[in-house]
Parts: sequence; C-alpha cells; structure tokens
Amino acid sequence: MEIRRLRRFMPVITHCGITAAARAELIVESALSTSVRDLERELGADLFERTGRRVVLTESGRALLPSARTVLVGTDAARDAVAAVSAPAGCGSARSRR
Amino acid sequence: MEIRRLRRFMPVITHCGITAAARAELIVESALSTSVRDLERELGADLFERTGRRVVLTESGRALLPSARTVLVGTDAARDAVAAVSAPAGCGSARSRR
DNA sequence: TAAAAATACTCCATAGGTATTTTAT
DNA sequence: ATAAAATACCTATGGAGTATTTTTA
Repeated sequence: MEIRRLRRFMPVITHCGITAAARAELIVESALSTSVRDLERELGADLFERTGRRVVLTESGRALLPSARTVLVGTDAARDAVAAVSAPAGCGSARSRR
Repeated sequence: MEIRRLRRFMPVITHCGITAAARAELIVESALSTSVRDLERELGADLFERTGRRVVLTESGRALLPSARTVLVGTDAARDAVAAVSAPAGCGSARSRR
C-alpha cells in the first residue's frame, strides 16, 4: 500500500477521468493510469468503471474511499504534529507542502 | 511520507533499539537504520535519542506516534474494506498479509 | 572490547516521462 | 476521426542486502 497511490486515487474521482486528474496533479496521464492500475492490482479489485469517456467508482472504489481519506489525513497530521513540536512556541502550526 | 517508513518506525519503539527491531521485522539492521534516518530527515526532526545502547523516543517521536498509528490502521482498513466488498458474502473479512 | 548504529556500495523494484497503440463515441 | 485510457520502453530514485566503519558503555 503506497500513500502516493492513494493520493492519486482521489483526483480521479473528483475529475471523473484520468486525463483530467493527471492534468490537475501535474503528472502525465500514463503515470496516473499506471498508478491506478497498480493500486487495483494490489487490492485485487477494480476501483473504477471505465465506460468510454467517463470514469466512475465501482463498489470497491467506494469502499476504499473512507480509509483512503483516513490515511491521507493521517499523513498530514503526522507532519503537522512533528512540526508543531519542533517549531518555537507561538508560531502557529505549519500546514504547508505535502 | 512512506507507509513503509511509518511501519518500520513502530518496532524500533517497542524494541528500544534498531538491531532488535530489525531482527523482529526480518530485515537487516542497516536497512532499518537508513529507513529511520530517512524518516527523520523527511520530517526535519530526530525521532529517537540514541544514547549508546538504548534508543528512546524524543518529543518529536512521541508527537508522531498517534498519527503514525492512524495511518497504519487506515491502510489495513482500506485493504479490508475492499476485500469485504469483493469477497462472496459470508466468508468473514480477510485480515491477512500486510 | 563488544554491541549497536551509521555509512558506502551494489542490485533490483518502482515511479514518472515520451511515444505509441487500443478503444469507444 | 477524436479523445481518453492503456501499454511499451527508458531513466532516475529509493529500498534492501553485504561489508565496513564509527561510537559508547
């Protein structure tokens, strides 16, 4: 399970397509296509139904979504928690780059 | 942020040392040492205090712990959620390999 | 000096890019 | 025919292993 793959999974949902999502993520379409395929193979289930022009979540994809969110939120929280300790008091929490 | 690194972070805590943790994780000590160092560099903070024979969490390390657990639990939940949908009804949830 | 951690290197797996092919409208 | 997804290939980066060096109790 790779965090990067989970992160890439999300914009495909919101953009209803790999090409559009790749554009938004500033990576090339082939990389995102491969990433999604790899995640699907790893989980042993199709996450999207590719029906021509539109890409929509399958039941497996919908099942994955909540936990994927948990993981992604968790990684941000991890970064922030460490940053908050390291930062001098009274500097406001970091909340910056991924 | 790599899930593998977060996963490796945990046994170092419970075993109070990299060598012992590596033994438990069935990887070589140098790999675990590097992994921890990489995580520390990525987060910009020392996670452990290496005082000779014992390796103990720093404040940053303690700060990281809860979110690290969240992420790891989340990845397992993700796997299980997809497996539960894919599996024929009444087969009990998977809960298997990492 | 003995046990643990860190470093240097090598090899292999994986991510991302370019180019091309397949597929469905 | 067109637009999107998949595939083939190449390169670069990162993980894990072996061997060695540093460190400290």
